[in-house]
Amino acid sequence: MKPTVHDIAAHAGVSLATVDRVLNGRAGVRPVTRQKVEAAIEALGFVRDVAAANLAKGRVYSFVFILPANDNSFMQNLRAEVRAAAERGLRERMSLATQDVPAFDVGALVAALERAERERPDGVAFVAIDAPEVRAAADRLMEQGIAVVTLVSDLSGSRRVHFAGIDNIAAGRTAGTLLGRFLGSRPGPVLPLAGSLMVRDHRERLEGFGAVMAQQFAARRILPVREGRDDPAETGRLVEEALRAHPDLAGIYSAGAGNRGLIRALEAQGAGPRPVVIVHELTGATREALSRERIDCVLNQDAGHEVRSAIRVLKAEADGSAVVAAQERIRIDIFLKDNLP
Amino acid sequence: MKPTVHDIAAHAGVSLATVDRVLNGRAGVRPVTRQKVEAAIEALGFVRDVAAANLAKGRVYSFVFILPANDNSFMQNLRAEVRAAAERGLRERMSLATQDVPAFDVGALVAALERAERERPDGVAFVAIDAPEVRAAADRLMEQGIAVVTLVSDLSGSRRVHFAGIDNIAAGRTAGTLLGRFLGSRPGPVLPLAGSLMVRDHRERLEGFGAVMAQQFAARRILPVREGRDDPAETGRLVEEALRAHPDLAGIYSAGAGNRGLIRALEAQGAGPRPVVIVHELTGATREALSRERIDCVLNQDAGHEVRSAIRVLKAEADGSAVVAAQERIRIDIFLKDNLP
DNA sequence: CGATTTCTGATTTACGTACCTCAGAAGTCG
DNA sequence: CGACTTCTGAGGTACGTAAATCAGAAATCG
Repeated sequence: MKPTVHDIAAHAGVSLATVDRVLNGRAGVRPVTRQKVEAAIEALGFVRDVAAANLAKGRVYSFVFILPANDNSFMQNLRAEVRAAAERGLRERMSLATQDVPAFDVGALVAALERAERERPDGVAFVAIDAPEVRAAADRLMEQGIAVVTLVSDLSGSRRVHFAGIDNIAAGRTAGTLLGRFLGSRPGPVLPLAGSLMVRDHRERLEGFGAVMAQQFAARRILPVREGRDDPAETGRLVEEALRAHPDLAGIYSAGAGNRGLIRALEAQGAGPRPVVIVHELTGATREALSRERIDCVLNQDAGHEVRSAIRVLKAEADGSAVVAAQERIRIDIFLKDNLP
Repeated sequence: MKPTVHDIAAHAGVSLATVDRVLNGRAGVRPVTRQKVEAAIEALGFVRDVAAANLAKGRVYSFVFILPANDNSFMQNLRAEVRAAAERGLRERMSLATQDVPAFDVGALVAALERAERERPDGVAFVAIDAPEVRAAADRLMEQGIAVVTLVSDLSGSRRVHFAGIDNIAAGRTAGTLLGRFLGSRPGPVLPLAGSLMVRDHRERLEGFGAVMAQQFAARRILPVREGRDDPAETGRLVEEALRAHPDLAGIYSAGAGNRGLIRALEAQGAGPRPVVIVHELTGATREALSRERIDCVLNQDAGHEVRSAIRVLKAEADGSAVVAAQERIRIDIFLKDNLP
């Protein structure tokens, strides 16, 4: 049978109250007595029953998620995952509130963080914009004892406890290696695409991509990066333009969103071998394109895992327990036609 | 505030005992009354507090893990993950027992399953050997109301509730596509290696691999599969032999373990370009070989995820709740030098 | 040394649910 | 209609921990 606080009290020859004080680090226990209790805990192998403790505390974890009101598939999916988690959270004395803010709007994000601060939740998770004002607002939350976790896009130099997202430099490097090796000796230039170079994740991906291309595939000509603003129409236009200007275009790496346009442009392409294409985020469109061999590889971050990881970290932070580090590393999923889920 | 059973009782105008009878499906409630209670539950959005419920029930989940006493890195890692989970489990009223059985021994595995059956745990997880006797033993457990989950290697045709492992055919196909594309137009044959073709996962991997090679890279010559019994020395010998017999060997796909031997043989290889190499399972040896560019790609299954997934599924099964299906799909991790964790 | 403050221990209540007992109400049957 | 069964309500205890209250012990101070 698992030992309880009563067993500890009996074994240490003290009262329940004293055990409680030791367990919860409250004052009013002589060092000698404290040691007796700690010895008993050690001897009996006592571990606190979190369920009972939370029940007694009447604790409800309250977390706020701040998400950009962006309508691309990935963000829609992310929001859906937060909703799903909120529903499951009810069962486990956890309440998740969501705030939507305009995308790429520093002022709005800071305002949302300040609003969250006033509600005094146990933790806040948000998709960061990498700006000093945002960093300041996040650090203010941390000072208030509110745990802060960044989601999908990180905030450099801040004191946030965790970043629930992928290593975008590694993702870009991976894309570079795969594209370079898939191309082999096939001649022709490569087109890098981004949503915007103002966003940290896109910038980092292209950075990693560029580094690998320069280092491992130096002979390959890399065209200047084009920015499609994560917009399908604009992205499609850019691809059509590139195909026209470079009939021998050998590869495309799309680090941002708006891939529906890219795929449409590829389908409209006439004869000749199509370029090798690597994109990010598994959505309805990219999944279909991959299975129909219109593109070659999709790098993906699992929004569900990111949300669940953020919650686990916030919860662990709230009750000062440890997390399984390996479980919280968000992996770069690499999907080929062959391992589509 | 979250509604409690008391609120439901008040709202439905019945007593607490009646609400309890409805919630726990006990007899002694008229259909009319039952409906009133259910309406109140619906109206107030009541969700049972699992922590309090488990506390009241004094429930302790008991699970048994049956693991092969195999000393390769992957299995060592798997055992370590189970131990770690057991330790964390203490906190959450869950007890994990472990049984070690000789590897590849059907009789021993069946005996272990029968031993587990006698202990009447809530669930059993085990690394299956795909044999009729094992299937029968597993189904017997299921009939006793003990949830059964297969781990790493599946059991065909059984009634197990879940398989916590990767899709090995897809893994093999992925390896095929990567190897074929990495090779490009480079001439030379490819050597497939396995631990043993008697094991289902290895067989399936080679099956997927062979299918893709035949379909997408028909011109490529595939040598006959060699079996290294997951033994480094034997595997090394096979590779040396192949390198001698085929100086133009272009690629190696190792679907099993014992990759230390493979790596040693590659390092001993003289001049000339080394073959493109894809192996399974990220271990100390394969990680180092990958980062030193002795091999090109590692396909991996995350043992920690598999163990945690198995536990989540067993627990959900034990209290009749649902799991997040997407969370329980074990992914095929693809590691290049660039995205090593 | 007595008064005060600081520690320490014992006891009790509460958290939300499960489950038990018992009494009495409502319904069913002959 | 009475005897019977089936429902239902009231009330209690239990689970393991948290936290409050109060009383008594020890230490500190003037």
